[in-house]
Amino acid sequence: MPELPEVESTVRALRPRIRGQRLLAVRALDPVLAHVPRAMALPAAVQDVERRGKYILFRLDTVFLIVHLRMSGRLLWREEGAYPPHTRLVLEFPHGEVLFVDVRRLGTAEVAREFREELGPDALSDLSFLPQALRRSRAPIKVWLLDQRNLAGIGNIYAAEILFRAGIDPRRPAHSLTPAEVARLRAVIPAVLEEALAALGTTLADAAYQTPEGEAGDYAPWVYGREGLPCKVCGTPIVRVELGGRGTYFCPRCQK
DNA sequence: TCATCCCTGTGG
DNA sequence: CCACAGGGATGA
Repeated sequence: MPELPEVESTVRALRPRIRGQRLLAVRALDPVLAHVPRAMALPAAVQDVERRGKYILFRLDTVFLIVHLRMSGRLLWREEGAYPPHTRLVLEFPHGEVLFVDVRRLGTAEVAREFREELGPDALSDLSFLPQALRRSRAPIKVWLLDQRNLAGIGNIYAAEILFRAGIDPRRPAHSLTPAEVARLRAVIPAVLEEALAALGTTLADAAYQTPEGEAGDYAPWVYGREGLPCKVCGTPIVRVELGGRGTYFCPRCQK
């Protein structure tokens, strides 16, 4: 799921439910997460729920519980009922539970006194540094966008969507972008992410991302996952190539 | 900067 | 059965 729009949607749904509430207990249903409850002094009040890039931070009295959903993780809010398959961690509150569900078990949960990850500026923050930063990189622009040390929050889907909307070929070296292209990119990054956020993110057929309330995201990609299908703008078949080891989709006519 | 690996499920 | 999947750490 989980790029900025999905993670932010998750945080926004959870925050009003648990901010200020007492976390009573944490149960690890997956042995590899057994360290989590052991590292926490409970009960503890949740001061806030925050997003840093694609990380979710539960700010407790003295520590952070830091969750990364990776490929298949999601956080669900439950007031009653059985746990879904692949539930790994349960956070118990007086009025309900947060479930960390993760089919592929690549997601992580850590307890730490502070958040120490090398993340670049958030993709929804001020992007005025973009021209200077891009000038210094020979990486393909799509690979640059995916590197969380450059910009935090963009993943494979939205990198493709952003470059489509900016009309830029994902293979172009970052430093080769013209000032006009950089300006387009700067405008399109928040536009695409906000649009996806308004739709509660993207839910693809095979990966059941959902918000904590169980809703699917409605964002419909223009190019991601559409190899061979006609471009929604010009009808040219969407092309898939591999960049930085991951599938990369673009329209060879709209993106130069 | 790139390949490899983590893990499991699904679709071709 | 194999390829592939939205992420990221690691080691060469």
